[in-house]
Amino acid sequence: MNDILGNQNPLERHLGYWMRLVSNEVSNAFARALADRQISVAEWVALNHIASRAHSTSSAIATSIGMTRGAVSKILDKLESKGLVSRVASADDNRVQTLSLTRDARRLLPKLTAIADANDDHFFSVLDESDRNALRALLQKLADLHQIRDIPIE
Amino acid sequence: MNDILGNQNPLERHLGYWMRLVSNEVSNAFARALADRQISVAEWVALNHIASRAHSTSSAIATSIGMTRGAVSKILDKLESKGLVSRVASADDNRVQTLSLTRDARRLLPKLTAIADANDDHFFSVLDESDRNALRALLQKLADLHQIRDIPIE
DNA sequence: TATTGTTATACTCTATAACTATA
DNA sequence: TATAGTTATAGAGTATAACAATA
Repeated sequence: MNDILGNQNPLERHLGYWMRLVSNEVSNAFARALADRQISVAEWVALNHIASRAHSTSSAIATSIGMTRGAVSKILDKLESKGLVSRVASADDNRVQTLSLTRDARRLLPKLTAIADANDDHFFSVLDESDRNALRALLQKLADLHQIRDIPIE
Repeated sequence: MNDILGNQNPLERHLGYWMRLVSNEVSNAFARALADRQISVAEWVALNHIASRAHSTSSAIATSIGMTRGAVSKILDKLESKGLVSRVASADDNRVQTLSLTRDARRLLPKLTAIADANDDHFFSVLDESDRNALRALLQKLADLHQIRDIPIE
């Protein structure tokens, strides 16, 4: 249906338009699902960052997701106030705070991962496996060729 | 490089992650290019809406891009203050305002279109034509199957 | 001097909902 | 009553830049 007019609409000529259209749908659905648990996408990304490495720090997260240290500080404030993250001054360097997940967060994270899996599955299972593989290959190729690094938040 | 670890990162397992990563890169680059002309993406979409139909109205734009009438009203305020859009009360129904582009806007729009074309080209020309066609087909298939309608702004 | 992290401030974007005026 | 559009208000999210503590 979308191309029944031959993409006459000037916007629809662009691949970037279709990328955005589809990407927004998946991401917004995920953001809504997370919001039911009072978690923002930025918080979800931060939790994953902390979970997946031994000594996560505020600066490392900022670099990784391409946000300022100030913004990350606020995200960590929220996670701490929800009892999900604790900040402990590093023994090596007193300026540095080592971040870790609380017991509650370790219990919560698998549920959030299940939500993410379900969201992705719901959206992409309408394609067969070869289409999904083709899409993944094309997206990774673009990411590689343009050397995209920041983990997407928005 | 991105999959050298076999996508061990829990986020990277999701196709939605790669969609977002790539989509943000294209969209942010476009937003920055528009910003050089003091135009937001929402304004660009509104300008195109008005340009591509005879009697565009505020409500129609709101429906089309999935924003509230209040938000669209502000976007039109900005476009009007920039001398790009004029609002004229409809003869048929005095509640309705017919929107039209000013002479300045008609001069500007082709330049903005060129910026959009260049941005899309820069990003996707790293793929060969068959890859681009495949990507377009996959994205349109997803948009069709999920009946996505709103023109993406964010 | 440089770096880690926090904070004060401001800005952009958008929603909600009350409002005016027409119909 | 319903609709088109505006406006007042509020909230989320993020950047900038100054700051304190530490290296």
